[in-house]
Amino acid sequence: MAEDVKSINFLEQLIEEDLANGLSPDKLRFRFPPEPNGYLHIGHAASICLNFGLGEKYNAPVNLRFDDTNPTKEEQEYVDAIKYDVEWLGFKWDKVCYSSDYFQQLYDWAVELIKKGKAYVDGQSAAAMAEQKGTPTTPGVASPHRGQSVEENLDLFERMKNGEFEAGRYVLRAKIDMASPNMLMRDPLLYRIVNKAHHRTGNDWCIYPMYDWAHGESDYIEQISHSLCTLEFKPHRELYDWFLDQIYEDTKLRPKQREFARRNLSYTVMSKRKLLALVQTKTVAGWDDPRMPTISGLRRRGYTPESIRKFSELSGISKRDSVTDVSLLEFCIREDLNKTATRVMGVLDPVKLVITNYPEDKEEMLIAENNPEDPNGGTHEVPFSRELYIEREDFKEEAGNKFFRLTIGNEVRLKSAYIIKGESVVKDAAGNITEIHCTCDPDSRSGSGTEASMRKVKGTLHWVSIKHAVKVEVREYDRLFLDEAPDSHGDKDFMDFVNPDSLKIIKEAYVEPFLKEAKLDDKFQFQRLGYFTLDKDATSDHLIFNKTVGLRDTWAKQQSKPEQQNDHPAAKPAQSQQQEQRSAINEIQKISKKYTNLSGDKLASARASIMNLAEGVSYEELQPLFNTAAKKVGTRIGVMITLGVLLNKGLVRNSEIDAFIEAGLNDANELLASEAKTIEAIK
RNA sequence: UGCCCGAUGGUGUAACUGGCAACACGUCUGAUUUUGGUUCAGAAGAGUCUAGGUUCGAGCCCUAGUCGGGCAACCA
Repeated sequence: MAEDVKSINFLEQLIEEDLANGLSPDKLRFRFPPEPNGYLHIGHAASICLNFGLGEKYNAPVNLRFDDTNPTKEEQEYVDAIKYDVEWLGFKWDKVCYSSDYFQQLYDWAVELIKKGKAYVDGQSAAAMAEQKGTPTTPGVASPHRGQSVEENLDLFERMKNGEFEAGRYVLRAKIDMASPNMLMRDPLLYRIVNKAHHRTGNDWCIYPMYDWAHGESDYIEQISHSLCTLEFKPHRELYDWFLDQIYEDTKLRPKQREFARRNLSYTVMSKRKLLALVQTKTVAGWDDPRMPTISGLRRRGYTPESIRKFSELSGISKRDSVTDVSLLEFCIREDLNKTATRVMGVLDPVKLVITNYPEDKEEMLIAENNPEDPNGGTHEVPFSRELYIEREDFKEEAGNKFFRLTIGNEVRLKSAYIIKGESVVKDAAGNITEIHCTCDPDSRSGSGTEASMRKVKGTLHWVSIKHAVKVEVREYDRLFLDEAPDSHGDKDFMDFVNPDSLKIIKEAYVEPFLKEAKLDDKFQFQRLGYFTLDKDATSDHLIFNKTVGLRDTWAKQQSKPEQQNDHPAAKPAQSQQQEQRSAINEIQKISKKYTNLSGDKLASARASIMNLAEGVSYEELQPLFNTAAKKVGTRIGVMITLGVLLNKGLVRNSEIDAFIEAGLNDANELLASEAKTIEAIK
């Protein structure tokens, strides 16, 4: 059996290296460090799955640590929600920790820093300090308080702690380097005064540590071996290490900060600030609105923990900014639900179907499979009668032979029931179809084993018996934004791209009575439509179903094709002359590269394309390519062909051109030599 | 104008210490199917941002450039 060569990401490689260099496996420890100031989203899920996944892989403990150093933004409510989400995803933490647990230790260390002359209290305004900080391109200047005596610093810092000053009056700063190219090293703040009760420490403190001071030291206290964060913290690493240097004792493990790219999802936004804006502007109903990319939103929408973990696994970890297509997320949830969801029938856009040869008072219970993917999934009963609802779009009075559904004179199967044949329609005064009349083949009942029941028909429809149907509300969701990356447009606000039709509420949908028993976390497949789950707003006499995701629909895709084609010509406005030229030379380079790999027709057509594109190329663009390395024959051939076109158009030869042709003539490659020869002939 | 990252099919990730680019999603065929789903078989699509260089050989190494992102909160 071939080994499963599962590649490991760069962080796992680092861990493997550390292990190989003598790090004891039992020293491995990770942490997931959310700030309790908002709800977790699918981007956090990447970090959760990474850290807890590493914990599982290396059998190492993982702490859930709340980075709660800013009482103005953080609340207990968020702590609870975050814990719930992490558990729901299926992960087990070793300890729940809080940065606030370390406030005393952090304070003590800060005092030591002051004593060592590595920190000072600054009483300037925030604006003045920002001014002194300089800019990324100009060095900063020292604060007038930088040289303050240790005694004075100690005194002021203690009084800060004792609450003698109003908020913002003083800060404690590390004394590092005001000229560092890294702005974060220009005497960063360690503490500020905040007169606000903390959700855990109450009014014990009125000074609070900043992120950089708290985070690395918390890692050290907890003996986290690998502290993984997102890319924007890369510049913080230098400071992280500087702070660690001040307190590190070599009997202990020294944590390492490493960075990975945050995960973006197409057609949505992922920052807490932007998600909050959606909530506050009532664009969505709340943090757990099923259109939100929050864990709670996805849960309410019907996503499973397995699907989200799978998504994280498939997305991978890397160091480059990227936008993962939602189609991957959708694939993950379909894959999971296909295996597990109970099959039922529901009609969202009903039209009445009357089976004229079925007795008016007859009712029968038919057997429906719960899940064809699961042989042990069992069955349930579905009531059948003379009058049914079917989907309006499943009927056309007449249609081409690519329409597999019900038409007049054609047969289709009613899922788990009989084969029927369309006979006639009843319309209202406006010409709308109000009833479809059909006849059924009484011998064709599903599972009856008769010859008629085995007959192949082109289509199968879902349906629900009117007399037994349960009226329910169904909510269908579309992407929240019309743009793939709504927050990537510098000139436009992401809110400009909100999809006005992201929520469709169907007040009168009908489902089979089996669904009366549905419970909150149950997952269903409404056959031929998609996956649905009960919304938390549902009550026993008013069921509400959320559509998690539709089934793949190749029929809908085919239907929309002609439209797309019509859209195309108008979609691309004429490019500017310059752009065309630039892309022409680029295009030539691209084609040329693989030129020597081609032969026969392909070669001829590549040559023709180059000649065509050459019309849009200027000598100024072409000339630099004369220097193309001799071994890059393809490119040189392309350049030669292009040159030929230009010469034919009247370009005057010069010494550069002569030299290029000369070199081509003498080249070992026959294609190049022959192109050069052709051109040589042009006067 | 400084510093730090990054650049591989439409998208996301691979390619062990250099050995002519793989997997998944998506797309397109065909078969099977009592879900136009699932499953199965197959196809198209990148020669790795550009230009030099090192090497028998470069997506991996070196140099220069281009493009994209981050950095000047008493936020994390």
